Amino acid sequence: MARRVVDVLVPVALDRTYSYRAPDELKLAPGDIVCVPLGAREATAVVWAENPKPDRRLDNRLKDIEDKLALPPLKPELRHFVDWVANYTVASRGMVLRMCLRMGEHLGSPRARIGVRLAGARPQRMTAARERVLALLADGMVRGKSEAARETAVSAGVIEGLIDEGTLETVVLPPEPIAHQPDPDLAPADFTGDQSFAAAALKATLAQGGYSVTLLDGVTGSGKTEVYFEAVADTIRRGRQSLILMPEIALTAQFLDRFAARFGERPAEWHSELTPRRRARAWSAVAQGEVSVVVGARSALFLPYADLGLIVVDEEHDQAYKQEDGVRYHARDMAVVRGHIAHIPVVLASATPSLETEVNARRGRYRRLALPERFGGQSMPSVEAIDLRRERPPPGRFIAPPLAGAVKTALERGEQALFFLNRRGYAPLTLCRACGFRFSCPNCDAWLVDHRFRRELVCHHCGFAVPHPPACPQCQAQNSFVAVGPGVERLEEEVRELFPQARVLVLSSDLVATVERLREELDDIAQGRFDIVIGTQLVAKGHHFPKLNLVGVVDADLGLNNGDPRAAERTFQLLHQVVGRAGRDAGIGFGLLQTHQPEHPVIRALIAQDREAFYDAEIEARERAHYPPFGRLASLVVSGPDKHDTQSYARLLARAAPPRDDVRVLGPADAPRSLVRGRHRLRLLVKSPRTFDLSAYLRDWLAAAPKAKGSIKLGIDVDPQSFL
DNA sequence: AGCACGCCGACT
DNA sequence: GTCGGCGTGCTC
Repeated sequence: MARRVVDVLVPVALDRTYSYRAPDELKLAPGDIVCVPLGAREATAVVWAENPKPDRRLDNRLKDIEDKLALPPLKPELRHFVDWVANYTVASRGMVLRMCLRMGEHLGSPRARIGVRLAGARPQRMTAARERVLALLADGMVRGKSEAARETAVSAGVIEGLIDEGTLETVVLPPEPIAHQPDPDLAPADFTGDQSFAAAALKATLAQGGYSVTLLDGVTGSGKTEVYFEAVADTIRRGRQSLILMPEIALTAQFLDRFAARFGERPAEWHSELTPRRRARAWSAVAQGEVSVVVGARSALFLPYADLGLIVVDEEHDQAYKQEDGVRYHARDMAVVRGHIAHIPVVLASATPSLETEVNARRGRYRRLALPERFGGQSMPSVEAIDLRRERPPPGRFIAPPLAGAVKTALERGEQALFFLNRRGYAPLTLCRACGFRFSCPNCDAWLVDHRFRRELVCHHCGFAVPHPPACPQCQAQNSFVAVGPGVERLEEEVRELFPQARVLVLSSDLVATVERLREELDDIAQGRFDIVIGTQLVAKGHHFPKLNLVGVVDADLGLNNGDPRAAERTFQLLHQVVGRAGRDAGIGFGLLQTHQPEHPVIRALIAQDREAFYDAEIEARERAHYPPFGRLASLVVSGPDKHDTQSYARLLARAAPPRDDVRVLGPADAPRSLVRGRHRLRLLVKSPRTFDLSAYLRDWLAAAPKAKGSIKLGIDVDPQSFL
């Protein structure tokens, strides 16, 4: 009789499953996690389907499944999710499965934990340290070795000494659970009107069950976290698991403390910095249902939850949700997909929702729960623009007199000031000094970037290029063009000249050595050890600086003109956040935006504190340009060490695109970072209607197109978020 | 993604 | 004469 054959998905860059013989004694079923031989090595893989009529030609190549791991099988929900994500992102299913199996190689070998308890007579020689240990253990209970040492403030040596004397004996303890059961009723928050309404609405959604998406739309400090904690509490009461996704877990120690204050225990954490052992334990605790709340970075979305009942995406607009290498997925969007497949509610929380989410809320696809008020009655900072066309900084300088004056006043009052400039490199931009005109692309909704070497103005979006014209096309002024673009380090020189007495700190991600060091520096600022901070977007994220009342945005236009269709949205979110750093504690917060276009919808909305006006304008602009969410985009980046070969392949690829009336293929053009680690990069951009199956189109295209040869690589990004 | 098999430079 | 550089191609 022929052996039974099953199809197995292996966690390598393969889209198809491989067939293996299934020994009867393993009693295999789809979802089972198995160990299979793969080439010269062994792989942990997953049975994907029964294969009743295996390909005859494979008969003599079929290998046996070696073993079944003692772990719960991947549920149909998760397998369906893997297939869906792979199909959507045009990645191989094997690589998506790999994200689910990121458990390290330490499964099933928990390190023994040693405990101690009182066993024999008091030691001959008594010391104060020994006395404390004996007092702690006088009740005869077992305590972990290191806990006993920590609680009595003695060194491990003291405990060892007492064991040697026979006073204490050692016991093998079961491993510490990855997280203790949180108590949903420990410390419910005291809610005001809007909050209690929102919390009740969320609970009702949970009680109703099934898939839904709710936008928790609240200004910073409005208590969004406490509100969704109530949904988490309800999910715990139902005995189901909750996932809270966060953009950057490494910086959220204070979030874990807040969770512990509400639920009595810290949640399980999942992020890239877990040690292999902790990772393996967390993975299997999640799979066994031993953990009821996971707080994690985007990869936590691919964990094998035993019974997932709720997904919360905090700061849903944050760019960090987009994975930019390997399988390129957006964790917020995929969270909604997983919620849909698992029939569970999804909560998106933000003070400045992404445009996609805002449109979905406006159209009623997502339910909106609004929290419009700050909790402690503190008001949002007032914001004014400095029109750089009138108030010019000195030649070659970037700080206009009104901003310098405001900083001077703040310093005299003993307050801190922040210069915000979101630029590390030199990214030139060409404008007419006389009229403010800026060059824009005729094919794209994007500015042209000055390329001095090529002596051209180039669109980073579609490849369009023109030589420098002799005069301004708008006002005909001659020699009026100026390339602008300070970096934070250049700004520092200017600040030190203007304020020689001030203690200045520059914060920029390329200057930060470690997360630890960054925390120290942020703490130094909070403690008032600096007068002036110059920072990139690093300083925008939820840090609390009590003495900071003035925020000066050096170039509020910067993010608006980088050729990215999401530029306006990003800038609005970023500037809203960074200005929100001012006046959090006491005093009156004040934001000054240096701009060449004070009439721009983003700037106007920030000044008027009119978020709706911004969304109205941006939604209209996106709709007109058929940009997301009113059209779809995909980016194909071709990279290689040789510029010529890379270009040839990119052109070949572009020519192979299946022609369609409703799909436009732009490029190849130099990618915005056209040389990265010795590799030249060219980009193709695909635009399609909103309802078009872009993933299928890309698959067909790539199947028929010549394959990338040698060291030339092709990266595919469906729904690209960043063009940089 | 691994890992082996492949063909050209400095060594026991 | 061998060891080893990492380019290309396969893994049921």
